[in-house]
Amino acid sequence: MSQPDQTLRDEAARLRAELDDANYRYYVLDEPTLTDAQYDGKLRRLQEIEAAHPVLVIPDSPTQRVGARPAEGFPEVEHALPMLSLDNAFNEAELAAFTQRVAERLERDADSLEFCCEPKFDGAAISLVYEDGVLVSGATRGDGRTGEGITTNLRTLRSIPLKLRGDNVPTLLEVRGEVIMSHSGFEKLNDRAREEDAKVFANPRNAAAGSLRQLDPRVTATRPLEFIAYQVARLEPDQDLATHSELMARLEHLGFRISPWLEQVTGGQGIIDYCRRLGERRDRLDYDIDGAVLKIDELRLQRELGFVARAPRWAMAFKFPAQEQTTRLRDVEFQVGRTGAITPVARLEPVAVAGVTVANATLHNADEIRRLGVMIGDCVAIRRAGDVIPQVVRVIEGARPEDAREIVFPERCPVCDSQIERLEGEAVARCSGGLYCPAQRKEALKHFASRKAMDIDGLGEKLIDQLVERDWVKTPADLYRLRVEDLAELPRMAQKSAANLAFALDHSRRTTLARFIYALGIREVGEATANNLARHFGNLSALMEASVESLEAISDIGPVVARHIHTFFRQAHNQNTLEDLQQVGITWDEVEMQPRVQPLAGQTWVLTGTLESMTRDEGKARLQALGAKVSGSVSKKTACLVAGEAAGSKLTKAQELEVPVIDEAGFLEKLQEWESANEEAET
DNA sequence: CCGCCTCGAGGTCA
DNA sequence: CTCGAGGCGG
Repeated sequence: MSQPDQTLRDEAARLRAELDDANYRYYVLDEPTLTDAQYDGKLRRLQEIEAAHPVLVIPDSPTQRVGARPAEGFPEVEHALPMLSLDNAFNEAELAAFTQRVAERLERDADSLEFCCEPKFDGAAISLVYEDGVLVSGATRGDGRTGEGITTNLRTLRSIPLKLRGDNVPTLLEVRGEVIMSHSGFEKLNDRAREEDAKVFANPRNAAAGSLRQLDPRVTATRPLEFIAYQVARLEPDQDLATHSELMARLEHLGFRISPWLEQVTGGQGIIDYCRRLGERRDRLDYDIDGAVLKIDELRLQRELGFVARAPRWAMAFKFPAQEQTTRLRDVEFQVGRTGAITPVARLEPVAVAGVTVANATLHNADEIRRLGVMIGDCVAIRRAGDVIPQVVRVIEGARPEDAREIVFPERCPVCDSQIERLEGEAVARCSGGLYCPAQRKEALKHFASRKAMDIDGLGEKLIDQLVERDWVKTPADLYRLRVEDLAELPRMAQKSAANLAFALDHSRRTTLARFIYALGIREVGEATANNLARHFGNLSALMEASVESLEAISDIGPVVARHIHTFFRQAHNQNTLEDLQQVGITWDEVEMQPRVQPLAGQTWVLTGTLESMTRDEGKARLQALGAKVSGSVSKKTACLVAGEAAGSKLTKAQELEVPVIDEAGFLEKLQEWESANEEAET
């Protein structure tokens, strides 16, 4: 193949610059400079050159926005810094409380604090990483810690720069923001879908999120997606920027689109005014927003405030009041859960609320029905609470039809006809049928098979329904006694599916004690408690024989949970099932379950000063893993004070109270010693 | 709770 | 082509 001459190289470079610039002006500044035809012409010319001379193709070329090959799946991507959620404020009082809290913590006047305010777009949160100015990775939020790598899909968004603009680009930049679809883009997309008789999307948010999960980036490329940057997670070098607003301005220069209506305001009233103004223009916007985000503008103050659990203390999300719709209550059904809990579910005339069709809503319990004073046939107000769960808010006065019927809370289980019991002081009523009740049995089996329990692949709800209805399966142990020939008789189950299920069952036999305990579905014993129990007892028989007192002695297990566990193992039918399960070959490694060494159990430690080798939080976590409590202040009960560099009053106080003090070197030495003892125990 | 995507498999029809 | 399961995200 011939080498491209210099003129051609220059032309390719020029075309790339022009196309990048046109993208930026169109998608970021909203000031188109080229017509579509001009843009396409230049793009095609660049494609020709690159096709003829593949050496000229570079990853950040505008022609590379559409990755050719569909992916096989999305890789896991760990976020260098977790993507946190924000605390929510639902009214102005809660906003005021936020300002107050922040002001007090900073020991500042609330009226003088500067905030940076922006709309909260309703889309899908993502994170982008640029190294030496080039986009190298893009991922979804996921659980905040790890997300899905969707880089090739994100490359197709023309508002995401493939390389940063300008000179002086940072060596490392991680940008967070929202991928959204405008109302107009959404309408156009659905019009197109209707013409082609394809599926139409329910709302812009789902269309955006769905588009990102396409395996074929060429499909994503046809979707009108936009990216709006709202946060800098990492920036190196940090360029001496003092405020969040300055960071946003910097992002804009680097080629990102930032939130329109980004404003700096002062004081609590400034925030409230901003939220009001945004609320007023909300309906006229071409984008779905569900509130505003308020951030302390000064980065120094953000650092001072730090984080609490899963959210920064320096930011708050203001949520607009949830949209309400009215519809008719057709009927109420009573569902039976895994523990027998009876839940009344409202069957509603389907109604569109905030972009989705709602046909069901939980009424929680009898008290809630009484509180609402609702009857079947009533017109009711529905809203989607806390983002998602549909809720019956109230009955619409004066709209009750003649034939409205009272909602009668049943006295007998609608599934198995056992007595329904409601304990003194409890809101929930329960079917007393236990595992005699097919509904409870189904739920228990579903739980047993679920991913975090025995992880039986392919054993879903419908299949369990059939197995229970035919009485083929009464206890989890029966699952392992099913015969492939019988399974193959079931509808939608032929040889292949039956064999797959048999394989999955077989595969699930080897598990861990923690999973097994969790799978049993003991009330109030979730994943975390099951883990605790497994670690503490190391084997099943010790757990089965444990007294209530010895259970209560375990951290995080209180009297109620201890009693549930104890009762579970005293019941004859549970004992039989456990025996059966072991008989059908459920096994786990005993060795793995050695109890952890907790040399610091019962001790309270305090950290002060700056540690060189780790953050304060990390030190705290490591101490806690060894059983210590970590507190913020020194008292005579303090077991030991770790004094880092520039320790202050805590050190003085410890000396006064004659509390033992160690320095960082001593601390590290001790940590190593204790932690290595644990590693030995665990392997 | 709801919507979306993907996959494997079953069923139907030519 | 349709269904069930599984996974993700808000």
